[in-house]
Formats: sequence, C-alpha cells, structure tokens
Amino acid sequence: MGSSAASSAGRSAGLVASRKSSATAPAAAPSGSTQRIVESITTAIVERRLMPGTKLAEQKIADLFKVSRTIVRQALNQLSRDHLVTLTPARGAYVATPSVEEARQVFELRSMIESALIKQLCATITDAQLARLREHLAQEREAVARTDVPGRTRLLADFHVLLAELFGNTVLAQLLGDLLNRSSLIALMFQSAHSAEASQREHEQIVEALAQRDARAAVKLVAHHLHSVERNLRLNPRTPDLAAALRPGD
Amino acid sequence: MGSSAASSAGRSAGLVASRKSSATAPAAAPSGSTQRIVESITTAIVERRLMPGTKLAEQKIADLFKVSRTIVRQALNQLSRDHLVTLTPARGAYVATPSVEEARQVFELRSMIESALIKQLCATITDAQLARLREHLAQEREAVARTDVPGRTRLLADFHVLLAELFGNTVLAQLLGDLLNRSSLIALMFQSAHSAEASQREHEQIVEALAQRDARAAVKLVAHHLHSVERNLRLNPRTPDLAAALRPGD
DNA sequence: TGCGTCAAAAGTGTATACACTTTGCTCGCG
DNA sequence: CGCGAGCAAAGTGTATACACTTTTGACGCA
Repeated sequence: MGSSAASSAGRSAGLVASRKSSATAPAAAPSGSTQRIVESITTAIVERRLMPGTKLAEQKIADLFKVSRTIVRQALNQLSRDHLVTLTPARGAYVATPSVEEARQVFELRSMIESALIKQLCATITDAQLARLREHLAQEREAVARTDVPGRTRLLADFHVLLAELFGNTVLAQLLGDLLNRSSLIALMFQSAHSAEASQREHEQIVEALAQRDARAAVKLVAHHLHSVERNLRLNPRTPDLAAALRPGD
Repeated sequence: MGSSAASSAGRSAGLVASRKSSATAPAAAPSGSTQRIVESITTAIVERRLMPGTKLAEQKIADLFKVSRTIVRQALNQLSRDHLVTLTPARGAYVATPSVEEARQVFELRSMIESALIKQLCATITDAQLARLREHLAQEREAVARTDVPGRTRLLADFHVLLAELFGNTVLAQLLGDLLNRSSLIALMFQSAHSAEASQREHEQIVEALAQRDARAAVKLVAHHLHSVERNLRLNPRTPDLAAALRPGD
C-alpha cells in the first residue's frame, strides 16, 4: 500500500526476507517482520477484507506469518496506537469499531487541519507540484473509471496525504496519514454512501482552486468535501457497537 | 504528571501494585506496569531529568522498575511512537534529539491546529469554561511566582491541552497532548530562552480575547504566542546531535 | 608508540515456557 | 426442562532462554 498505509510507520519494510535458514531464524531483522504484519493488517482493514469487530488472535496471526507471538504482539500494539485495533486487557485484539462520536471528532479535526493546510499551500505551491497533483488526479480518474475499488479507495485517501507531503511538513504528513487510515475504517464501518465519482470530482475542483491560488475557494471546497463525506456516512446503521443497540425486544 | 504526560496513553495507571507475592509475579496486570514506565520516562524527559541523547538500556530500566525486559521493551516502543525516544535497530533506545527541521515542523503544525482551534472555540465557549480557564491561569501565575520550574512547565503546556479539552474533541486533545510533549523536548533540546513570565502573560491575553469572543484577536494572539516561543529557541546551540559538532580542535 | 585484529562483555531481537484469565461446555441439581 | 457450578480448552500476560550484533578492551605486530 502507498503512503496511506505506511504513514504511521514511516518506513516501507523493503520486500520480504528471501528464505529462512531452517525452521527457526532466531535473530536478524530488528523488526522488519513487525512492520510487515502492521502493513498487512492495515491494508487488509482499509481494503475492507477485515471487518470491524473481527478478532485478531495472536497465535493465529503468528502462524500465518510464521513468526512468534512476540512479533505479532508488537504489531498489534502499534495498530492499537493507530486506533485501527482495540486491545481489551485480557481478552485480545479486535478490529476497531469506531463510535459515531469518534467519527465526528476525526472529521472535525481533519477539517481544521486540512483547511489550514490548503490555505497555506495556496501560498507556497509551485507549478511542478501542481503537475504532480494533476498526475495523481489522472490516476484517480483511471481507477474510478475501471471501478478498481481497492485502488480508488487508496488513491482517494492518498490525495489528502499528498497535499501534506507537497507542503513539505513530514510531521503533518504522518499525522494526516494516520487520520486517513482512521477515516477509511470509519467509512467502512458506516458504509459510506458517498460515491467515489463525487469525491474524485471534488478533488479536481480543489486542485483547480489551488492552481488559481484562490485560497478562499480552496478552503471552502475542502471544507465542503469533508463535510459531504461525513454527511454521507450512515450514522446509525446496524449495531455500530455491539452495544446496547440490542434493546429489549430482539 | 497531568494531562500532558498521560495524553498519549489516555489513561492514568492507578497507583501501584501493592506488593508482589514473592519474586515472580507471572501474570496479573495487563500492562499497568508498562504505562507506569511510559509515564515515568515521559515526565522525566519533560521535566529535564533525562537529557536528549541519553541511552536507555533495557535491562537497567527493567531492574529499576523490577519488571522484565518484555515490559520495558513495550514501553520503549510506545515512547518511540511519541517521538520521545529513538529506537536504533540493534543499538538500543536513546532519548530523542529532535532536529531543527523537526522543531520547525512541529511548531508549524501546532500553529495551524491551535489557530483553528481557538477560532472555533470562540464560537462555542461558555462562561463556565472561561471560569475553568481562569482557574488554570491562576495556577500558572502561582507556579511562575514561586519559580516552581517543573510545575510551571507542566502548567504552561497543559494550558494548550486544556483548550482542546474544552472544545470537547478527544481526538484533538490527544493529538495536542502528544505535540506538547514533543514541544517540551524540543524546548529542552534548544534551551528555550522564552521566559515563563512572557508565556504566562500571553496565555492571559488569549483568554481575554476568548472572553470577548474576539476570534480575530484570539487567532492572532495564539499565532504570535507560538511564533515567539519558536523564535526564542536557540537554533544552533551546542551539539544538537552528538554529531560532527565535534569539529577538529577538541 | 600506533594501529589492526581479535576476543570477551554488554546488549538487543526473537522464540518459547509457564502462570493466570477468560470462555464455552458439560454435568448435576433443582 | 432450566439453570448454576465446575471443568477443560483457548488465549493472553510476563518472564526467561538463547542467538546474534555491537562495542570495548587487550594483545600482538609493525
């Protein structure tokens, strides 16, 4: 996965370790294996192959990746700090099930940050960077056109991270990456009804405003974009939390 | 330590485990011990008792806290995700030594976020919340007056987190908490010359503007505040990194 | 005396062992 | 037949063992 998945780790873990000597490869990679697992699970969640609430048993994952529970545990800890999995004290790890309130707060925060970002970016953006953005838009269009669902999901998220990267602030870029992973999970959780086409068009408009260096318009478009994504979440689907949605009478 | 230290963990780990049965307490607390270590090291760093670059050997910490390296390792991993310690692959953990560029980016990000926050806050703040802020200001004044260095450091940082908390966005509050821990380390690293008195006065002005619901003024004051803190960092002190500051001639 | 080489010490990385907790099932009792 | 106690299976939490890496200090050689 692209910058979106690697955002929290900040480092892509090369490829794989070619082969292992025999059965036990006692010590070698500092934590390359850990990163590999983190990324696998992250992309699995973002690409909707792991549903919210799914149990992530340590031993099963360990067997799958052919490592010890120690490594898996490290990975799960990282993921819990990204708010992608929830660690319940003696009960194990589960794919996070964000609450409605959390969803609201994440989008509110994104709105604050991305509005500020786009405003600053209007003042600093170069033509080369605009070209890079348009290139990204082209990829988005293509992915949308051929209904490549995982690809377009990733590209639509990476657009926002790309803005942060172009601004040249790594700290900001990492933060936005994390927020976008969370947003992906939220969108999954609440079955976003926002069409990819609409999002993509809005991205085009944002870049257009950037090209005009029209800060006012750009800020407004970003705010509108986020608001419309948020508004299209089904905010009371079936049982967001296993919670008391089970009212008496079932 | 207050909300600043616990911000990343989000939970205060009660007090301590009363006593341990004998020598080995095999299983009991899920990770209460881990949190305890994270908080100890965090406050030690923020209160300047651990200098940047200090090596944090796992076994030594383990002995100190009477736990196994497993626990210490978890704590160090968390701290590294907070950017308070740096984990070098096979060489161990060290108290982070933020670069000038990182410092710049952190303050830039804080400026973006806190400006947006204060603006929104002007529209939503209640009189009760203003009272709470003024109460905090009183504590700040007191700590500054009696030159309680650790206390005033914490309070001056917590002011910013308090703003986020009053806004009612937990995600934002946690994020700001992390950024403020990082800022504390940065201030330590670059020996901030910004006097506590000046910071405190600026906080007073910010609350004043908030009370007037004067968004324009409040935003300007916050931006000024952060800029002046950043400007007062000694941006090339002695040996930011152990690095090549050791020019020939020593 | 200076420097390269090597060996021991210290320290990190991963796996495994084991204690304890939770969970689900079975069996006995009402 | 329903329900609670109790037991077994599964799973997590921590400690420890061991392999490998880095570092440091010493020795030998030039």
